Amino acid sequence: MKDKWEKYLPIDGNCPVRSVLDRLGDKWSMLVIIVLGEEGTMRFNQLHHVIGDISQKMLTVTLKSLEADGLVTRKVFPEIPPRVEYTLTDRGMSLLPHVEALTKWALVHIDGIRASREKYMAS
Amino acid sequence: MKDKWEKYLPIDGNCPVRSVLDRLGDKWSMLVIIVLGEEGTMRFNQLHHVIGDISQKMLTVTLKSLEADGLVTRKVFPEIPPRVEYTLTDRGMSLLPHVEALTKWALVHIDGIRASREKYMAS
DNA sequence: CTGTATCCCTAGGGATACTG
DNA sequence: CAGTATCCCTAGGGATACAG
Repeated sequence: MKDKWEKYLPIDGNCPVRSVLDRLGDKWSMLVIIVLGEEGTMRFNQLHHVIGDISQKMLTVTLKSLEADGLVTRKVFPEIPPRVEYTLTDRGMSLLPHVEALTKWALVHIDGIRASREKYMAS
Repeated sequence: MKDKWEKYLPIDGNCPVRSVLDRLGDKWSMLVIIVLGEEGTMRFNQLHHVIGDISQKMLTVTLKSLEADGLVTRKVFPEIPPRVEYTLTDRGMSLLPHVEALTKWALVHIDGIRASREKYMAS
């Protein structure tokens, strides 16, 4: 018997809602995508400096997973000292407007949200 | 000296990118928003059944935080047995299209992403 | 410069039992 | 029905040191 709600369930791990959240819901992925989207190609240390409070480890991990998913390309220049440039792929670019829409929404609503939160705490 | 990158930094906790991720980046918030958005007002146990694999604790926690942020309203009917209905607020509704855009993006790209991921693993 | 390799620690979240 | 209240446990992620 089919369940009419199955589209919300993680059957076969195919729920699109969750697949996107597992990818972008971590601490840094969206931020890296936004920075690369707005600033264009960047080097590892440039990203590190721009984001500021990300650890080297997490920047590496985040870039690797974005690269694995084909959202970011990694280009190594065999120089000394080494240079590595990261760029958003077309797939990554296609995600950008949606992420930016979300951040714009946040900008518009953050004050109201904070106000709601305080009222809720007080009650 | 002003830093031209400060818009990406969490100065005063005001980075809009992060404020949205901290809110929606948890395991269940977006899913609850989508379900309430598509199905309309629902009772606690209805949500619990529809989502299926969320624990009672996490559903409570998630709904509370969404309520605190003014994304969801909680209406209690003083009956026995008790009935509680959850509905998306206007603010919650305004977020819905962006969340749905993200899930549509995921639907379109998930196959390609999975393919990229396998190629990456193999290399 | 661009990363690995460890160690470590907290907080998110699951399971279970209990309550009005 | 609609939640609390605990306990517990893992995985995300920070700090630090080292390497090509």
